[in-house]
Order: sequence, then structure tokens, then C-alpha cells
Amino acid sequence: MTQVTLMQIAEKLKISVSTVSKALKDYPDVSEKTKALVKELATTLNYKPNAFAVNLRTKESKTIGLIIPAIVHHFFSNVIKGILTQAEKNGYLVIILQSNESYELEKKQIDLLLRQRVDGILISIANSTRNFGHVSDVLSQGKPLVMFDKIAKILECSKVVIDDRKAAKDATQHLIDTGCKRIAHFRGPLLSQNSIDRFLGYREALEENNFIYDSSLVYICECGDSSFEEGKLNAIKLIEDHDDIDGVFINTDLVAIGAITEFNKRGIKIPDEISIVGFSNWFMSSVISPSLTTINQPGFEMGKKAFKILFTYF
Amino acid sequence: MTQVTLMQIAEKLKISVSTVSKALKDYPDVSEKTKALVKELATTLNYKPNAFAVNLRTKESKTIGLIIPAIVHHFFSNVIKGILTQAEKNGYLVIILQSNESYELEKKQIDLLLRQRVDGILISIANSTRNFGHVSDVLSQGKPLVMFDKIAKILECSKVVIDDRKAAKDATQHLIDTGCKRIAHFRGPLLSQNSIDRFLGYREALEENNFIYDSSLVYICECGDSSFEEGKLNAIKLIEDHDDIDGVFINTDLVAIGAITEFNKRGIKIPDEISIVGFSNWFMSSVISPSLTTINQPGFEMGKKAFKILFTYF
DNA sequence: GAAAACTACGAAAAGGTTTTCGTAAATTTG
DNA sequence: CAAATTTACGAAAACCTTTTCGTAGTTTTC
Repeated sequence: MTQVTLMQIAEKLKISVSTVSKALKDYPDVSEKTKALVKELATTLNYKPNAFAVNLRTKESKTIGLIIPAIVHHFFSNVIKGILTQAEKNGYLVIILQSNESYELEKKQIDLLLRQRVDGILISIANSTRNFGHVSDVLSQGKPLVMFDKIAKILECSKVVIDDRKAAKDATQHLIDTGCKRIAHFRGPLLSQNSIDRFLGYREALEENNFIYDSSLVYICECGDSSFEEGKLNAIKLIEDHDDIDGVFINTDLVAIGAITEFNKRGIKIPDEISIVGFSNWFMSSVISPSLTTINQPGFEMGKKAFKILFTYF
Repeated sequence: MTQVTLMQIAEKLKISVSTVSKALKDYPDVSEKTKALVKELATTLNYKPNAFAVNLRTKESKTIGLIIPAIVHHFFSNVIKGILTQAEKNGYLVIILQSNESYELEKKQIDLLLRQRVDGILISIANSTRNFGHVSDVLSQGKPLVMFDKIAKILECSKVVIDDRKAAKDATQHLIDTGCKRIAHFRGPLLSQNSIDRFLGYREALEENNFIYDSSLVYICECGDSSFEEGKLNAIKLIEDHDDIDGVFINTDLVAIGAITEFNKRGIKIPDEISIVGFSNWFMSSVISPSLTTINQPGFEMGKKAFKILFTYF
């Protein structure tokens, strides 16, 4: 029941603990004969080094922390997959925490990870986070930190993002190119950097094409668990408020799908009457009918990249 | 830069390390005055107990391991969410590993978790896993283990599952009740217990309704990353092989959606010409058109339950 | 006023590993 | 053959915390 230790191996072989340790790690000052003996016994006894002791001694745990607003989310789960894949390759374990878009939780979770003495932290911040003291604490402790997707521009650390602004501009341009004359935007939370950038891209495209920017065409949604519902609600509001809209650029696919569902229900033809472009390349966007034009957001690659960058600090 | 230790606090206050430790943990044999002093200084210095040392001393890490075949998966990501939610409530951290449906990886990952000395393990086994020595190792080490969803019936440990057989039977019965006369089944991997049970439920429903079971109506798919494609392929095969099918019970929603897409493409009307029932209550199933009838698989609740059971061993 | 009880603290061991440094014994060198 | 080097091992400290046990000093009890 109780785990085998170096000392137990040492006693059986009548040698010292240090020699056993060194034998297992192929130190040059241990004879081949002794190494063989030690390794054999270690295997028979099913010896596994006690990570607690190793960590204490070496001051590192080969473990990183990951804080993410949501798990049940196509983009984020792809990010996780990318991170896990890359961590595995480099012999790191990943402790995952879900902040649920809550600032309080996020703060607490960073503290937990610091207590845990993880070797580094990957984070995508919550929409509700307005100040970043808890995040900069990590940096001031000299602990490696990489932010991805939902970042705080103000913090000086490595970040992995796509060019939201340009992507949004392209998306809007696409609507213009296909003939839309009056384009609405369903944007995300006011504080989210991604939403801001996408909104700016939207406006920029309008301006470059000499469209008049009309703030009444911009609808806000929180993009939380009820994104789908928000899409439906905003769709209803939009058609109640305006009757001349022929294109919508929507912040996230889930909201877009909600909107499409609502338009379908009301017999509004897509893309004949209204064209829609979403954001995030969710697999399902190609399946729903009519299929949704969408901007690619490569979660898997971003996850891999984030870990790789973090790893350069180790 | 370097982390604050109990000793540093002790030195500053000219008291012993033991007293500091006890003060922070509200031992009764420390005066209120001393406690106040210690706690105040600990806060000012931003003291965080070194988890490595605590773990070593207490022989537990307040960390559990989770091995799961896939992350980018509606059901599994809900399970993860359930587990994380419950773990958070009880002050546990979760190390997540993705086995990618690979036996080899799964084996290696269990070893990693045992070395890490996690307090317990939650696992949903890979489709390719045929023998369970690595899993029973966990049990024989006296480490708590709970299996969920994809289980090995042979192992004696707690398990969290739904009644696949009954659910599949109900699903098939639903097809029969709505008038289907010849019902096909797209099943999952031959070795997966879920697939087996669902298949058995399908057959049972047929038999109870005096339908003749026809093995040529059963198509196998691996339900891996390419589930969607498998759904399309099987749909093609099905309509090439048979022209009298009016119902299909499909092992997973993603496969079902692939099949629906293919049927749509070929102008086969659902449910007029073929009725389809899927499995897993994926959110999207209500969005695709025509919407998919589906069996509920409550991931979030199962995740919570799995952790709760594991927790009873602590 | 002596014995008993209580208060508040400290010493020290234990947990298992890693790594530096020291040192016998064996081997090589001149 | 003495000196120098190499080989192979062990002792011990360090990592930081928790917890048991011991003990001064103070207070209570008859």
C-alpha cells in the first residue's frame, strides 16, 4: 500500500540513498553494475519518485496553470486541446480552472495557482475583469505568464491573439462587397478587448467605404452562456427597430446562430434579405442551414503557440 | 522575488517557526496577541504556504487527475465543467489529460498521475483500451478511482453512467411509435461499452416489437475526430445498400448531424422519408434543420456526481 | 503555601529527494 | 614505488512545513 522510497531500495541493496538516486538518474559516478542492480529493483518494486519531495527539492513542479473563462465553448476547448498537446510533448501537466467570466473567481484562482507553485500560468481573462492587479502579481513574482485571446493590453507580457480588428474589417468588407448597403453589428461586452477591436474593425470598414456609421445599428450582447438566446433577442430588436438592414456582422458564432434561427423562424431569407457573417469558425457553422459565413479563429494553434511561448521561459 | 517562508516570518517576529505555523492555522495554544502579529505580517509579506512542503508533510495534494478521451466534445466538456465546479467547491485542483482515445497514452498518463501523487483519479477510458491493468494499478495502490461514461464493467470501483441500454431502447421505440417499419443503427466502436449497450437496447426494442433484427442494417463508426464525416459516409452506404429504410438510430449526435447533412444534400426528406434519433443532447441538435430528436446525456451532472463520489473517499 | 492545572511557546523529527563535497580504494603515471 | 589521478560511493545539508512532545512560567485549587 505504502509507496516505495529511495531509502527502501537503498536498504535492500545495502547501499546509500544518494547512490540509488544517482543510479536512477544515470549519474556518471555510479558503476554500471550498481546502476543495473538499482534499476532492476526499482522496476520490480514499481518505484515512482515522490513528486512532492522532488518538487520541494528542485523548486519546480513541471506543472502549469490554465485559467479560462469557459470550457464548454468550441474555441476555448480547442485552445485547451492545443495547450495539452504541447504540454504533453514537453512533459508538463496542466491544472485547468474555469473562471466562468467572473473577476472574483479569477483572482482567487490565480492565488491558488501561485500557492501551488506552478511553473507558469496561461490565462484568458474574464469579461468582467476591469483591473489587473491579480494578474500583474504573477509577473511581479517573477512567474512566467502568457495571455491569450482575451488579453489586457496594459500588461507587459507575451500574448497570443489574432488580429481581431483586421478580421472584423475583412468580415464587414465582405458584406459590403456582396452588396450590403446598411450593415448592423452585434458586438460583445463593452470591456472585452476582442469586442472592442472587432467593433473598431467594423467601423473602420464602414468609413473606408464612405458608409455612415450609425450607433443605433450596434447591439451589445454579453456572450455568456446564453449567447444563443442573445442572438435571438437582438435579432428581434433589430427587425423591430429597423426595416432596411441587409447585413449583420456578429461578434460570435453562437450569437449568430441564435440570430439565424430567429430570422428563419420569421421567414426572413438569408442571405437574400439579410447577409450574416459570424466570428470563430465553429465547426457547426458549416452545418446549419443556411450555412454561416465566418471568420477563422484557430484555437488549437493558439493554444500550442501559447504553451510554446510560456515554455521559452523555463 | 524569492517566496516568503515561515522562517522569515519567525525571524522578523523573533519567535519560532512552529508558533508561526500554528498561529496561521489558529491552533489553540497560541495567544491571540501572537496570532494577530503573525497574521498581519503574513499578509504584508504576502506569504503563501509552499504547497510542495505542505504536500510532502501531509501526504496529500488536494489535487485530482482527470483523464478523458477528448476535450473538444460537447458531452465531455460539460463533464469537465461539472467536475471543475464541484472540485472548486471542495478546494481541489484538477489536472486534466486528454488520452485522445489512445490506450498507450492513457497508460502513460495514469503513470504520470500516480507519480504526481494526486489524491484520486477520474477517468473515462479510451475506445482502444482492451485491457485494464493500468487502471487496476490505481486501485491496487489504494488510490481512489471513479470511472464515468466510458467504463470497464470488469473493474470493481465506483462508476457514473447513464442507462445506455434503456435510453437506446427508448430511442428506438420512439422511432417505432412514430411509424417506422425498418430501422437502421449507426453504432459506435465494437469495444466501447456504451456502443454495446446502445446496440443491445436497439435490438431489444426491435425484438419486443416483433421486428426482425437484421445485422446488415447496423453500421459501425469509430466516433473519433471525424464523426461528422463518418455520419456522411454511413449515410451514403445506407442508401446505397437499402431502399426501404425509414428510420435510423444513431450512436452520437455528431454522426447524426453528418448523416442529416448528407440526406439533406441528396434531397431525402427528414423526417418524411427517414426519421432520425441521435444520442447526447448536444445543444446544436436543436439548431440544425431539421432539428434532431436526441437522447439526453447530462454531462454536467455526471461530472459533478463523479467528483462527489470520488470525494467520499477523501 | 504546596500541589495541580493551565498557558504559551519552542525544539525537533519527519516527510523523500537532490546535489555538493569529502574520501577511501583502486588505478595510472613517471 | 611513490605520487597523482581516477573510480565509486556515502554523509549530510537543504527544500519548507506540520505536529508531537516537552517545559518554563503563570494561575488556580484546597
